[in-house]
Amino acid sequence: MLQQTPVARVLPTWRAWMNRWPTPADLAASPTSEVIRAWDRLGYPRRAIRLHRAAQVIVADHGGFVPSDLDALLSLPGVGEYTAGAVRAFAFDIPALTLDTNVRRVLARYLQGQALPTGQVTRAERELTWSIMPADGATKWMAGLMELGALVCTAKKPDCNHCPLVTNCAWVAAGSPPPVQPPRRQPQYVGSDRQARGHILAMLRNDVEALDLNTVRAGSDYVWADEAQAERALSGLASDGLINLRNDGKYCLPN
DNA sequence: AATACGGGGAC
DNA sequence: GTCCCAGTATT
Repeated sequence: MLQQTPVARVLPTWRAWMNRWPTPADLAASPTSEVIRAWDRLGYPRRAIRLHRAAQVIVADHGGFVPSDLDALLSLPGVGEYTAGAVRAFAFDIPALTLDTNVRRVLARYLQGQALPTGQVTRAERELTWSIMPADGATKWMAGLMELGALVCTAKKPDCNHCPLVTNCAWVAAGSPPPVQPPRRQPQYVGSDRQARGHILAMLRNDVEALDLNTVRAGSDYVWADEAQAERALSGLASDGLINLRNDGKYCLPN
């Protein structure tokens, strides 16, 4: 849930989710439709599908317990380098890298004097982080860096006056320069395929039992005036496993 | 290495 | 409007 989604926004959904499905086996046994509905508007609903499938793999291959083995974690749907490291560090107290956007930003500023990290995690970043990770309390150290980035050393308005690292921060010493390389412009959401997918899923989560291309295009919203876009959204959702094509030609939430 | 993938809140 | 968010999988 936390992948590309702020903690404050995840928390209420996460609490309800864990109350309803306390264990991987509970989630694995739930119909996909209920999983998608419970995900609600958290965003990136394919994460819900992957989490559901990961729970089923955990039940089938790991006795219903989340594995601590790195390769086992990485083989789970939706679990990549960051999530695998976070589970190992925070659930199992195993020294591991959790190079999320927060940790990367803190280290980019404190060590490199750069306002923001660029591109993907590099080998140099991994090796540097390993080299400065303390032997004792490694996982608390990673959690501390993450928390510092999330609450103090934020992307937009860092609260350097309350930062425990301010006296040795290379970025502050350099006068807090702006990003060298401005981030790539993110595409407009309004009118996008993403919005079309979101609206289709919202209909199916709520009152619409099943729908087809005509149903989508009959909507009053301009997003669906584009037939090709509506088709892309439907086929994309289907290939992601978020909707199923029924025998009557209409789409519905999977089982 | 680029791109697709949500949606809400802050400014 | 634009940017950002405890990233991942695919091309």
